Amino acid sequence: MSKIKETSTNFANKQALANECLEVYSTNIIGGQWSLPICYALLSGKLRFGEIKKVLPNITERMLTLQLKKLEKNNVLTRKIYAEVPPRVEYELTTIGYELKPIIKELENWAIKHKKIV
Amino acid sequence: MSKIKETSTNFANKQALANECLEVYSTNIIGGQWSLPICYALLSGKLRFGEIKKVLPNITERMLTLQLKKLEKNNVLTRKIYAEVPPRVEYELTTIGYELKPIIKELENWAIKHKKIV
DNA sequence: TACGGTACTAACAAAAATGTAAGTAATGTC
DNA sequence: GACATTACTTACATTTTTGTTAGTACCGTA
Repeated sequence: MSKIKETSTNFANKQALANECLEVYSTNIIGGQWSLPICYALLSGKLRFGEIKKVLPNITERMLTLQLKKLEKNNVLTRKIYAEVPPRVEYELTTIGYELKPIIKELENWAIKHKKIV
Repeated sequence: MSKIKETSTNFANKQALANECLEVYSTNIIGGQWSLPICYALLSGKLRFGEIKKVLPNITERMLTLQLKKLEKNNVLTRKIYAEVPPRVEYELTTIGYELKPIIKELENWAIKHKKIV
């Protein structure tokens, strides 16, 4: 989410591909390095910022923030802020967010099969 | 496939994630910008280098080469060279390559659902 | 008044992915 | 001998993604 250059070839290619290939439309949304792990963690219910961090100990706060923002912008999850001090923010998958489950399932299945042959 | 730095934090993170999250194991393999479109094209049967290029008019020869190499290295497809001039090279999905189909299917399903809500 | 806790933000740096432009080999055809 | 064809390779440039480090605001508690 460092701002992207909307005049670049890469940007144009991504757009064009997403229009023609539905798979790419999806991977453009859930394709970041940490997106799927975050969604996976949230599949079992809403979590606070710090709780997600605990589940993914290697993620930096910056990356977590960026990916959460992107996912929120794409309606994959919602952000709920409580007016407390210290702050409390809860992240929860939307309906369509929960529907990532079959994708994750198939990715897992494939990984298992693939590991067998390597 | 510009050579990656095996001492980088990013490299370590990818490894660790792939070990803990099967989804990431898979996306590390099929995650490039052009990987899924290439595999999609090959789902209907083997194709020559130039034929893939026709299906994906915006891909550069460099990217196509790189992604094909990566996919081959990961046993997703095979490369068959014919000793002819001009050269002829055919790419074909392996068994596990063909098994990407359900993943692609679910990604497509999700894209359709997602488009409805946006 | 200093400190802890939470969820961030900002400036900068490094790495990774992608794109651009040009060139190569081999051989058959004109 | 020049040219076309095919599947690449190479050197370099740009863009995108990810990582590093150091902050910030708020308020209750010691």
